Amino acid sequence: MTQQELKTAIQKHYSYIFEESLIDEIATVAVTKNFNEGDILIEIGNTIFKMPLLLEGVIKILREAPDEGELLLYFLEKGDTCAMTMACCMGKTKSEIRAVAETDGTVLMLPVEKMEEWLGKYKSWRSFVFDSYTNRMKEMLNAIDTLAFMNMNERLIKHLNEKAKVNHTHIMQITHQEIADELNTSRVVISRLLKVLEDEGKIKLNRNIIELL
DNA sequence: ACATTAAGTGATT
DNA sequence: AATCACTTAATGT
Repeated sequence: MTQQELKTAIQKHYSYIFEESLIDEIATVAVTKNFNEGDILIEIGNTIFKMPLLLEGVIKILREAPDEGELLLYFLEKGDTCAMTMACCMGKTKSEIRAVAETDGTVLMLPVEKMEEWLGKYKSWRSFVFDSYTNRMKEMLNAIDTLAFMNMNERLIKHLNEKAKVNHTHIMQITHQEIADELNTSRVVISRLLKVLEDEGKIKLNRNIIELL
């Protein structure tokens, strides 16, 4: 990608947030990185040296228990960044979460020194970082509410809807086991709940496929 | 045709 | 809602 193309790509998602001069700076220091569905982008315990800005695609953020249990916290979409990463970069701590690519996509990697420098230099950058924290906090509360107040059937329906939304399709290629992992339950439970939803006419099931109606 | 993987089911806790 | 212990169905080689 040429620098001009890079700049255009950044403008596509960030021109309403960042001033021109900041976009220029980003374009000069950013390294683009493509990823494929299923790629593990950040593993728990990793130390992060670059801050990512999502240009295309969807990334899911998961919390993992010591005994191999997983739980999906939220999705990141284009224009988002990972608050956890920002905290890691600046605080020099290790990642508490795992980031896995939900779809193919592209991220920009920014050097930590720059993101600190821009905090003092650009108002738009400060608001962006601040807003990102606020949004992630909201998503986190949402995840807690879901976990605390909803039963598995409701959680499943919510999860399917969110998945359809971020993937921009109502026909999803996924196994019951994968859903079970993301909701930290067992496959049998998911299979049974899905079966009921199908009988109710809310979804259509095929091997590896779930269609929302 | 056979092996592998995904999904369905009854019984039990 | 989880687990066990299967069975059945779909798919790959």
